[in-house]
Amino acid sequence: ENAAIQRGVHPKDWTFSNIKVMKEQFKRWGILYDWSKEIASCTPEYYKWNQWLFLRMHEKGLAYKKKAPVNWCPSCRTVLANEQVVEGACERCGTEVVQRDLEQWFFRITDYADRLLDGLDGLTGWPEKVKVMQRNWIGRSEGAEIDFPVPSVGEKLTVFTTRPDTVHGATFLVLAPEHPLVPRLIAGHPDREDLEAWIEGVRNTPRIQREGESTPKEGRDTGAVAMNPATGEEIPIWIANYVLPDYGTGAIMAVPAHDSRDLAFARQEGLPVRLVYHLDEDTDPASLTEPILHEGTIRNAPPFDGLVDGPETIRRFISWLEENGWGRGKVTYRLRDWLISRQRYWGTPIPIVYCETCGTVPVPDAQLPVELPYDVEFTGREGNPLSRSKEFVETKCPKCGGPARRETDTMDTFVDSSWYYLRYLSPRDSNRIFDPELAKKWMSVDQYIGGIEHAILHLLYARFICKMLYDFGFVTVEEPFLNLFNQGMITRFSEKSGRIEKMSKSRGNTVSPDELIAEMGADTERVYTLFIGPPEKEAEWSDEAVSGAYRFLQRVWRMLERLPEAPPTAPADAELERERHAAIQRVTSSMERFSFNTAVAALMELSNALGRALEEKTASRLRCEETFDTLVRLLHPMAPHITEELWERRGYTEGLLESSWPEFDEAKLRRARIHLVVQVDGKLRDRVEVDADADEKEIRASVLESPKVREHLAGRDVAKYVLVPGRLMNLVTRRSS
RNA sequence: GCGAAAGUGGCGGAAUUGGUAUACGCGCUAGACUUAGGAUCUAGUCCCGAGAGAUCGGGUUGGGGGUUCGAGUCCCCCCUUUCGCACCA
Repeated sequence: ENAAIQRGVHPKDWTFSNIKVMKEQFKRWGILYDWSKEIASCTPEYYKWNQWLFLRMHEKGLAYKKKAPVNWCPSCRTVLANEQVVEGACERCGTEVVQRDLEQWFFRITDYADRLLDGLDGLTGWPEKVKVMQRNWIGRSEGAEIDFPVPSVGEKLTVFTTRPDTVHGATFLVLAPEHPLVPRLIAGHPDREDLEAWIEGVRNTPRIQREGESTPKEGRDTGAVAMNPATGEEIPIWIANYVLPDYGTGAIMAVPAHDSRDLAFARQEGLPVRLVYHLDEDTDPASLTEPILHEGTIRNAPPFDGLVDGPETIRRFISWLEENGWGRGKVTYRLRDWLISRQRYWGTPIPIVYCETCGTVPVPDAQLPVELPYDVEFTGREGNPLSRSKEFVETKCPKCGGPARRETDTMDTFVDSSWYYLRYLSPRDSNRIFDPELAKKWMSVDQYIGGIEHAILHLLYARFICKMLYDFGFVTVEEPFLNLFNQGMITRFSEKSGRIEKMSKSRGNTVSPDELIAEMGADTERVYTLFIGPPEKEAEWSDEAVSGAYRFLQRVWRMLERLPEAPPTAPADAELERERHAAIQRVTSSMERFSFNTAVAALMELSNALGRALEEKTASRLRCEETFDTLVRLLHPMAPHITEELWERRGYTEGLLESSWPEFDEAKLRRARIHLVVQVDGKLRDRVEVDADADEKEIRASVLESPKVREHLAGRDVAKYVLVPGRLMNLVTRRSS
């Protein structure tokens, strides 16, 4: 939408013209898709089902609206989900994100936190890295909530801790400046205005800066006190910048003796330190410089004296807190609900109507899709263009028929992409979101390929929606993608920055596919891209190296004309035949492992072998032709254009795409006589030629005949013969007695 | 700081299971054909030493140790790089 506004084009026209251009590029590259199954998520035929899904979620309370502090990108002029904020900046445009209090629509992904976490264990076909990233993002942590009564306001302050077993050592509480109880706690503070100004200052500090590692800890005493339920003592309540408002309860109990951050803060502010776990020697809390973590024995905390640090001790504390009504066991997550509202035009309208009498009313299924109006004014000003469209906003309440206005927020585009793979099953079905019978037959997706940038965005959302569809009974599997492959990025030197960077239009370091195709052909680009390196690794584009792929294809092309030069009969036929079978084996297994760079290398070797045979006239014409045909067939997936042409010129009428993949014969890979490497004490000394089926006795005999081996055996006896069949023989020696 | 992955020629990279390290390509060097060549072909190209030479000897997969007849590959320690997370209580 922003790109379209910049160019003075309607987003719809911009999108469809891009689709047209990219389809043409795909076709020029010879990329094969079943275009009859093509879908575009921005068409009403597709987004109708986003709306339908939203309504099912709304019915079950999984889609809801709430007022909350949210991430706002000033450049995109919309709110963003937590997942779309990377290091404090907008994932799309890099602009620093600010916080705003707004009423927004959310998907209740947190209901699925445990299942999203547990499901990862079964995904053996996923890179460990992606699973770790998702685990960290979900951020499950077990502990307890503990209530600290605050007499001055007549309420309890609840904190979350993973270490309820250290509650006796809590010598003060710390609140985030955003904590709702703060205004009442500081109401009677002598320097209230000063304190409020400081709080306001912290709240207005950008998150990225406030949470930076070099940011010093800063805090203020509220003057209010709370009672530690474990000890009955009154402890001060502080406010500090290092306590996060949106994790746990936004309040912590500080246990300086057993937490490094609390200890640092206590030392800085001169707050007391109290030991729960003691080491063998008498530790003076006043001189403690490092917190005692995961060691020691409890003292002075009856009835727990003598217990040692561990999960069992923690469980006993939780039961004790629960029995006394002071707290309860609690699991906390870092994961937040998915904010799906966007204040943009170009998205799926949220199918909700606001009626003066009936309130929030979902649009009935029969009225779907709620279509985007085309005729909308794009001014580039703040506010959704949709909200300025009378035609769209003004409607009738589906319940009472009275005047009502439509919700103008549209859905995050990640909603579209979280289930699109299911739509491929029945892309034209106008009655259902997808065919559950086909889903049962085809799901899960066997192989998914995508960049690492989707590790916790698309892939988490798609897993969530799949689990939800499972609960709705629409799919029979809980995980959408069995195997995940993360391809690496292509990088290239950027004139702009003088560095090697990810290839992208905005960095101005792209290679124009059209120019390259015009100059060296689509097949050159394809072969080079495959040959550049392992596909999971990042790779630097090299204009010089492209010519290697070009030369290779040229050589193959010219070889066709050289075939008639081969003699009718020749002595080394078996050798070329062996090379042919070896190539089939290597290319096939390389392709199966996604090791395309070695598949290309194997083809180059076969081409070199055939070239040598033609040059030296060591193979018969029939053999050379057969080898050439195999080369063409193996090369076909990588270079479809040139190989189809060669295939036709070879006189075949059936297209290569229809012909079967070559098979290799294990027996043809064996040689009658083999070169055996001979080592003496692990050092390579000679190679001897022996019959492939020679027994160890014969091999020993020929090895001992080698003059080089004899030379190295001078003055030594052979203690042991190690034979690796088909590969080598190692003679282990000792000095002659 | 925590977690993960990875370190192999001038460069991109090979080496499914412990068994000839450096395949294949780029680049470079020399030569051929050429008015010319960013075209094509041929030969060479890890390092050190000896030799006119084919060759011969030694060394080498970030560093150090270990297991093994044998280690780029397995184990331990260290170094470096990249990525992810990072005041998550």
